[in-house]
Amino acid sequence: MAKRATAKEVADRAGVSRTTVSFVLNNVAGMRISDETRQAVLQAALALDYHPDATARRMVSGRTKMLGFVLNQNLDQALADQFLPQVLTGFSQAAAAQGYKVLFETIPPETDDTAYAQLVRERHVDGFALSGPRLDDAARLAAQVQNAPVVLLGQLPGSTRPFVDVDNRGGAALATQHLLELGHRRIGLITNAQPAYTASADRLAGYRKALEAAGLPFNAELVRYGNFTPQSGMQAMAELASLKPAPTAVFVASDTVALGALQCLRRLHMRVPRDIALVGFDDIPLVEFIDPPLTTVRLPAYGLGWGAGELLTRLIGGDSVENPRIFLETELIVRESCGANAAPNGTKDDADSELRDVGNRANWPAQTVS
Amino acid sequence: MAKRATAKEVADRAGVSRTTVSFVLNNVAGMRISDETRQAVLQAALALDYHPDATARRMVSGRTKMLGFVLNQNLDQALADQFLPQVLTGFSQAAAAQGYKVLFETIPPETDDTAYAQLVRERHVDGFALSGPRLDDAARLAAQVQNAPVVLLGQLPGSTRPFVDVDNRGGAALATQHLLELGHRRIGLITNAQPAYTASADRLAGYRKALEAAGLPFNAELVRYGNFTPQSGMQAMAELASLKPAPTAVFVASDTVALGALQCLRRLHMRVPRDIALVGFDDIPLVEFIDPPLTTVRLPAYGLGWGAGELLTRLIGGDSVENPRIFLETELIVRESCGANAAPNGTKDDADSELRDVGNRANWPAQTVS
DNA sequence: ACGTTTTAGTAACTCGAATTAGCAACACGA
DNA sequence: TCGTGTTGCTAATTCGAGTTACTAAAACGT
Repeated sequence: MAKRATAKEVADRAGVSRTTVSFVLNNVAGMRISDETRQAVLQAALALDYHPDATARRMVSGRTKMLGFVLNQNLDQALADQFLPQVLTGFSQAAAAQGYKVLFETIPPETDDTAYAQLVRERHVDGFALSGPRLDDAARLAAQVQNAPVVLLGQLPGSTRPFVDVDNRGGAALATQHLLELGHRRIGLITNAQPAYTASADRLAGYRKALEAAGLPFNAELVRYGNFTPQSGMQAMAELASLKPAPTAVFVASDTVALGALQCLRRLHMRVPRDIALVGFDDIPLVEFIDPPLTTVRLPAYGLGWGAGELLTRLIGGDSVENPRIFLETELIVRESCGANAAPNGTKDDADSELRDVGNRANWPAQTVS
Repeated sequence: MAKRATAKEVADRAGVSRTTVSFVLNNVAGMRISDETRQAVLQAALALDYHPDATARRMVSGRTKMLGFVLNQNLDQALADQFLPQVLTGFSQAAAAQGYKVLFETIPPETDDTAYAQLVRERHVDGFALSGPRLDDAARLAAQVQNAPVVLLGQLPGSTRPFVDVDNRGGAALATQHLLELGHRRIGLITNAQPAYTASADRLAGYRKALEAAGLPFNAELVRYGNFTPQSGMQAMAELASLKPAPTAVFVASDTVALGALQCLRRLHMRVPRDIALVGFDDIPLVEFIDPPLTTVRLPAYGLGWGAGELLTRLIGGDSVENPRIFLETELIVRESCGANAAPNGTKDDADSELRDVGNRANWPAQTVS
């Protein structure tokens, strides 16, 4: 176990003071160092494989250069999990671009304790992102971390905290509009969750907006509420399919829920898209490989993480961020469940590259909305 | 921005020295503190909302109390991503149990630089886990972080580093044996990847072992190699299906590849499991909701992370770990694609609870193999 | 009443680097 | 030859807590 070299040892070897070592290695401006001394220091540092101790730097600088990523294991855990790799990668890379590292923290379920407050109170991080904030988090944040920079991943009603979120309304409108363009006039909606969830309410609003833009009336009979699970999708689809007349298309505002809807239709021997067209939301991995490949709205998971990281570093830096509420745009991915593409024709060469594209940085920078 | 309280301020308020504050709050044994003084200190700490600065502690203790989790974006990225939430959660909770926090780091693809060496050289962490190690990582690790505790997630040929891995051989035997028990005698194999990958070679070995245990000959004609993608599964399955006679069952050693195999069979109008039975490997999320629900081998993703975290803390603590090579056992999840269960009967009430169970800690502690 | 032990606490040093203030040595102008 | 700069470097302080070494006061024994 070779001992780590300290600045003092570098100084001794180079025959100068510790101060000089610091000046040379940090290229401190305004300090006069002869070229001879400079080289001596650099060589000594190289010879000793010197790397400054991050802890000591934190100590003297007063900043940890760390961002927290707090994973809240909440109700829509399944959804959150699907995108964690991309979100976290985006966050991490935004952090790295600003010289920050990422501290990952999970909050065990059933623990309403002060776990994430500790991150700030003990100065493990300079600020953090809270993924999947719950309603009671608004109060907890206010009580426990008044002053620390916090960015929410997803909106939190009743909170004035900065956040980064998906443009759920726009995405839902996109999906609905696509079905309208394919000629459907009786379009059902199965939401991802109860309307108490902001994301759910927004997707419903997008659906209504698209209908109204097409001059169609909103019909509450065609709307059912999912609750994040395939089971809820099965149930909801069974109800919609039994309507007279049944809708010719359904927008299911969650791919996970849509899997249940598909299963229901299979059991009813209704073919997708021939008997009923389907569009999902989220573009979770692998729905492109199910039967039929699901047309869906891709959400910019990487961009979410990246945006949160970027925003957080700016808040920490003290930049006055005029409006720290960011909505990221979505993208319609047309496959086969909507009926827009011909039936399976055997060539799927691009499927793999499509998979790899998920989560690239293309959707950033984002639209900033008030 | 309320200033943080320091130990000095607590001392002043309590009318004692800083040393005393330290003794009281850390319950240092052998130190005589009167009950009166003790109470004064505790109350002052409470009143000032004092929490010791983690950086200062790191400074004096010489340990960071941090574990690194390094995500290597390598070839089987898609697979790694599927399980990242569970693995990371397991790792994080094992770390937390020992008083460690987790530093998450991604290595950007196409960067063969010294990124993760920095974690150790600058003392950001006390040790780290390397997820998805590549072949050339053996050399890089040796050169750059000789002395730091490192645990690999997955095996690395030619490395003597401690690792935690799935019992691929056992899992594959489990799957194959299940098909044998269902009466199949001509069983094909599509691997997850080229045999150069340890996991792939091990799964092949498990398949052979099960065949031999049943007294059946190994037939190379029935074996095809996938390469992580659904496309490779389509191709491989097309080849197997064209054999005369075709196998009556196929073990596809990767769910992702199995999705391609399923697609192929659909196009050939062969029904699963009636015409060909299928068993996958990995139990990635949502394969239970496809048609037909995939019978597969669940790998203990949470346990992988937990095991790595646990092992790492022991290595850091200096415990002599007799054999730091851990294999975790897998579990056969029987659904419908293997033909063991009756055709869909409409009741799937347990699907949701099954989803939540994924990644619990039940598979830990694990079997330790030489 | 004096030495010894115990009690209750504190001063001072440590970790490793950044930074401020300052100090020799030399150059230059008058 | 004496100020006044300028160059090139260093001593000393700081960050916040843990820890060792030591001390003043009280208690105790003889």
